[in-house]
Amino acid sequence: MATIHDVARAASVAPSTVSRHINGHSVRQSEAIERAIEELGFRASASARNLRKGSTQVIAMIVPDIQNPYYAATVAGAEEVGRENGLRLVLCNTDEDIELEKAVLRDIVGRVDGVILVPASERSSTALFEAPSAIPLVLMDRETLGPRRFDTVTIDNFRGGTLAAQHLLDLGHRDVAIITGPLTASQSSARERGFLETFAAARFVVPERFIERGNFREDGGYQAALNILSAADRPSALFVINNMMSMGALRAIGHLGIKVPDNLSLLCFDQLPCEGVISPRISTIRRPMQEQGAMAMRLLVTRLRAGDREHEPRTLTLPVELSIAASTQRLAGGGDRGGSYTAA
Amino acid sequence: MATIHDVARAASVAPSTVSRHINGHSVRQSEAIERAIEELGFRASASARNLRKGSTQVIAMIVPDIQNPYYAATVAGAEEVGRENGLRLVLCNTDEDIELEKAVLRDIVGRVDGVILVPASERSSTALFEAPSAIPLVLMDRETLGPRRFDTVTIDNFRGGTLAAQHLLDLGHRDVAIITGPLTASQSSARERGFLETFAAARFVVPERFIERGNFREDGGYQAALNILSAADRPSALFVINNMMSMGALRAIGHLGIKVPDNLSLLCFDQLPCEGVISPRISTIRRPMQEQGAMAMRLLVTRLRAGDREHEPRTLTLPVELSIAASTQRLAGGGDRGGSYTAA
DNA sequence: TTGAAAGCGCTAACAC
DNA sequence: GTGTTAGCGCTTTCAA
Repeated sequence: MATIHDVARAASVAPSTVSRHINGHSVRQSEAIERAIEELGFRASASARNLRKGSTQVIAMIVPDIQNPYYAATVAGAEEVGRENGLRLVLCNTDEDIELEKAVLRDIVGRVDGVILVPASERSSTALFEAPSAIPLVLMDRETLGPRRFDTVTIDNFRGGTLAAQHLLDLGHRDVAIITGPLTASQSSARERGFLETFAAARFVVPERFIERGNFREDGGYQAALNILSAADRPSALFVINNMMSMGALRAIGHLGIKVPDNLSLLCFDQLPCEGVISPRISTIRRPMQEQGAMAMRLLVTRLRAGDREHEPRTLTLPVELSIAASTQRLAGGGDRGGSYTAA
Repeated sequence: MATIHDVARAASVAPSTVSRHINGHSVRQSEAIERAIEELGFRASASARNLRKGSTQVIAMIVPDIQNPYYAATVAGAEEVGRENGLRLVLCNTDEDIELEKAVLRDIVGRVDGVILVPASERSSTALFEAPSAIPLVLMDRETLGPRRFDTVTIDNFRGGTLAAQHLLDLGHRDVAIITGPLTASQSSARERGFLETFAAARFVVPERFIERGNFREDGGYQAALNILSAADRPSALFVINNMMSMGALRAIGHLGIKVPDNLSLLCFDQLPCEGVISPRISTIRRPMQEQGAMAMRLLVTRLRAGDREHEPRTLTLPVELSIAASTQRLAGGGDRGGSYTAA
């Protein structure tokens, strides 16, 4: 591999001149240098440059599940903003595994200028980023326990749960079930709280047997839905807290031969991979996906540019909205107990 | 950030001893060193180590579309094999854009020890990997023009097309359409050739208006299907050459109110994101996904370990199979012209 | 086993 | 605008 010295010799200049040329400074012998670079197939060593400059122009994004289209979309958003700012994005997967996450973080720190992390758990370790000299970290989608030490882009998860509950209440549903995530996941517990508290406020308690916890993945949603829906007394509505588990729930619903929305109203969180393809269309709680990734990258860029490692952490909370489709239906003969929510 | 020198001083040894310790050599003062590392929060600089050793233990996987679950699955396979071999995987997206791909490659070379590339096009530039001193490259899923210079993991795309055509012929379909990819994509053109040639061999020619080219993405499939299916004379069967375009085609089919399989038999390539959730189930051509990524990583590991940059490139071709479901149906009243393929 | 010293390839003073 | 020089943090001879 040719080095900057080889180029310098071939072009009869000093190495530093070559360096200046590659870095965009104007130089007299630029043509000769260019020619030498071409002929020798010279590529500046990233390691050497990183070592010298102490920066890489690369950002790592670390997500718990690349196969989830939601994260794929946020990645696209982050990538675009990164590109506009001359930053390359690399992606790492943690598989919702806190140990693997730790290993990935240890490995990646020192190779990148900043990290966007979707923590695998509330207990994810962010210790590597706490030293004043550490590279900046932005949390996305989920939060960690304790005081907020990092810039965070989240959505209004609690309100998402509230909107879901309110919609089902409006339709007269009283016996509702929820498929939620592990207790250690901040985003799903906020959605769950919003949901349950809204029902509680309307004086309806969701019984334990109608609360199932899945692993955020298709199979978890399938199993959870099977548990809830194969019992003798079924709920009249089901809220599923993320997209992949919703896919599993849909599969279970198909297996059991349950008709949506006639026998069951179904409300999901996030756009589903099958959207546009299945009928009835699914009612969902939605949030900006690309935008969330884009925002995370913007926060990171700000830290990087300003070098303001000291300013206090910022938190952006993006809005959620309810998208009503055909999968949620007024409960036949049920609305009579309706409280202030129902118009009827 | 603490350096190896700081640790050395704190532990009253030489920097080289600390280095040996971190690299697993046995050292007398290991406890004191360990303590110093802990106290100082020392993390070895990846850049410095890379520069010195000339290796990073990181592999880059470069795919045209992270949002495609097929690639997500291959990534999972590659990641697992990488982990078993002490290699970390980072992922980059090229968005099917050959220019972006070029930029990504330029940027990534020098930061990683090897690359698994799904070329955005047959004309993708692999020049960076052709020098004898270059890092190893493994091509996956698609190939590039010219002689095979790199290890390649592909599937039997031609046979995939053949299987598809034969299945439709068996069912008595004669007027069939195909939604395929750009002419510059090796894998889709092989599938396309397999399909068209099988029909030609049975003396049926697929007319130009029944051959649409999409961009491999949902919107491309939607548009293509709309073009084909909104004409007055529709085909009795449609073959879509990849999963995302299949999703678009399904959406178009829904919009047009076409009933599958009664009014149209539908055959797709690859598992669909909506699988398990829609009915009728879709007949598909399938291939090992995780396994394909795993194989690519294995080839890379072999190159890396052996240092055998000189051995001739190996090509692995994984099998495809036809999975028959409810979306393809015998053509009512059509089978009479059937040749040797049909049992009826 | 250990320490001293050289150097991986690059960039950034500094003096001209 | 250019050459000289020092050094980023680590690993690896070499000699002890």
